[in-house]
Amino acid sequence: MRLVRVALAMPLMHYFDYLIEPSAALDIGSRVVVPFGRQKRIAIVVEFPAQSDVAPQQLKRIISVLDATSVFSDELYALLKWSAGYYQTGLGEVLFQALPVKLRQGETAQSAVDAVWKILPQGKIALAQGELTRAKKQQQALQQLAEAAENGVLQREAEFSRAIYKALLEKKWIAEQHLFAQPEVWQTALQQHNWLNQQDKLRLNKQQALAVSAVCVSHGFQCWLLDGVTGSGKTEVYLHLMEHVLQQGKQVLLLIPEIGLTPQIVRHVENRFKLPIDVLHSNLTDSQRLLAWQRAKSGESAVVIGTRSALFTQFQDLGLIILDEEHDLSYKQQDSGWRHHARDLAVMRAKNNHIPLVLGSATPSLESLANVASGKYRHLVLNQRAMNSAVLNHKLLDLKKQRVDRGLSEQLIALMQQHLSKGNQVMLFLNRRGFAPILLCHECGWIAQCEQCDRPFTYHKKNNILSCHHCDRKTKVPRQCAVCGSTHLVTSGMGTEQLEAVLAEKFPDYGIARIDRDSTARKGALEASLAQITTKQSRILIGTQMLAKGHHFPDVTLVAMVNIDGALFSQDFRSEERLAQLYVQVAGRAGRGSKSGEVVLQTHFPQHPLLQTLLTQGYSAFAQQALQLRQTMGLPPFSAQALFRAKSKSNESAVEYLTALAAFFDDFCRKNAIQGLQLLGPIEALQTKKAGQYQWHLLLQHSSRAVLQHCLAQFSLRRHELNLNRYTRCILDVDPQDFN
DNA sequence: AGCACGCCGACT
DNA sequence: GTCGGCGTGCTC
Repeated sequence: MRLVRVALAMPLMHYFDYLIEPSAALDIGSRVVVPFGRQKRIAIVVEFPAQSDVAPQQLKRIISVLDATSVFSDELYALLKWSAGYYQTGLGEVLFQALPVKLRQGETAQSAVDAVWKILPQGKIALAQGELTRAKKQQQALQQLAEAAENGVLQREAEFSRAIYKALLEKKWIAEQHLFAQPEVWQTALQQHNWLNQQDKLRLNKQQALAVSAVCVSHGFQCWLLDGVTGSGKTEVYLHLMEHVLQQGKQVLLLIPEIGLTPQIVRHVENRFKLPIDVLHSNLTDSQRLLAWQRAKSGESAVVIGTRSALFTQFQDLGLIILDEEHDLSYKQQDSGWRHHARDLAVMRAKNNHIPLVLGSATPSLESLANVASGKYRHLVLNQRAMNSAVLNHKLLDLKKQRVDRGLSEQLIALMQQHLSKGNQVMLFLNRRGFAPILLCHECGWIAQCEQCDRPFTYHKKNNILSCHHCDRKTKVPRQCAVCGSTHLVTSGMGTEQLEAVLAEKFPDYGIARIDRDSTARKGALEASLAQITTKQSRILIGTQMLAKGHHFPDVTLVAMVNIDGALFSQDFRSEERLAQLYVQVAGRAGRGSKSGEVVLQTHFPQHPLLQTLLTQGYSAFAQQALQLRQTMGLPPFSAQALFRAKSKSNESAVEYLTALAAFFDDFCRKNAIQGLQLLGPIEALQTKKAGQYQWHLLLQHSSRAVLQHCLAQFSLRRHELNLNRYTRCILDVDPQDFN
């Protein structure tokens, strides 16, 4: 008997050992079915150990082997294994998350085009002995299969119904045999020249051409930051690069933040290349996903377009990875145990494959800009707007110095009037759903709060409910104050729902469209709103960040951010960066056509230095200044962080847990003479209480990523020695992107 | 993560 | 008297 070590889909840094007969064909990365407790589970082989720590009599035997060879390419397996170490996650969780759901459930990895039937020896015997006299059809089918076997023919037309074969299958006289498709080779189409839509191709300007040739000329791995302002033609650069790579018969992976919000780029690719393109969007069925996975792996797809998880697609011959909107937060997995960053993993994957990676953005993350400065990435700048768009004016409206009616300054109202009367559209951004973020008692100041989160409820007027935006709990609106019994309850603050009402009152002659999570919850509602905007039935558009992505509305000439103060003074050190990115994106919505546009920001703090730099000198100047600030503060990207997020029903146990962790790191550094590891906390999370659990954080920071990694790895090895309390759930977030 | 075992409240 | 709530502990 041979030992097999397997990983299971569990948040455990632990493997399990099983036995198998030595003759069985399987490899590291093969899926197997194992008995686990009293259940049957799918596991992935990670090792063939010489011996086991588990007593021999406790070892169970593997039930069956699903794959004779690994379901992962060597290159992908190496990436995932490295990633499990980097993010301190169990390998099982990582491997399973990187597989399509159907494969996690045990489906065949190869694409079976057809199932054919094959007669078994027992079947032949049964036939010879003349059984089945009472089942004519079954006998005929069996006879036919026997003849086919004799003639060495694999497949015979299935003339009989499935039920007939099923009956024979149940008697164990026949077996199902899968026929595997020979992959269609798209590369043959390259000779015919019509694979490329030449009419669609745009002429590149000098900068674009330079960018394309720089990438095409380079060899092996290189990470490029394509830093292009809105409208500078990043997409055309992508398409030219893809053409170059496809021409060589190699595949391309294009990652985008969210397909639903940016369907244009998919259309562009599909229009340009008459080659097999697979788009992995969120409403594919599991079977469709598996099919796409198989097609990419066998080399049948020329291009794969998808979101974060598409990074784990396998290829026959991958030649290029493009990751669009590289600054976008959605590339970081935030909710599962394996909190990976697709951008960072894409860098590793490109490196392992010796291919170029292009990161594109109009507002690159400070991390990527720092990598450019250090020479790790190479910079490609596109700062000419390819479209003849007019100049953009910006204004800061100081809320302190003027009359403000429910969040809207007189100046803003006047500006809106101006733009609307010229027949244009106006767009307002407010990052708060609902009618009002607070409902309070006018007599005593009591605030209606969610007991689960200790956060004020948001009042939704339309449904007349209170909703907690942290845990999604909903309750009825109270008639009375819970403390003094007064019925005089009032709202405070402003959400998009109220903004819509206020504007309807002030501008009764113009249609209003609101786009946020509430207004687009109904299926098709988003499309309907977008249609109203395009046909100009709606002239005033209100939305949260959702509205900022993708969509191009040529008649929008005024864009306003209704309140940016929250972002200027946030606990999160990345909030200014995010505000700047949102500002640029939002500004890109104004005046994209021939009309000149205007962007206004309402704030109580117009003097804020980063804000000033952003508005007067643009995003790159802002980024340089913000980077300097990060450097003096020792914050990322000038240090590496790891965040322990502890959750518990009581504050005490969470604090105790994190204190023990802090003590471990303290002790570990002292004993090993490691200097400069900063331990911040335990501190309460920004969202102290969520869904009835108290949340506390312990932040680790070190100027060297390698040192921090070393500390974390040692911690994982010795975690079990620490006797941590069981009342606390704690997850580790390496390179945290938010502190909620 | 699942799943079972186990110990306390509201029901035929 | 049971059904079922979720706390705790284990799975090679």
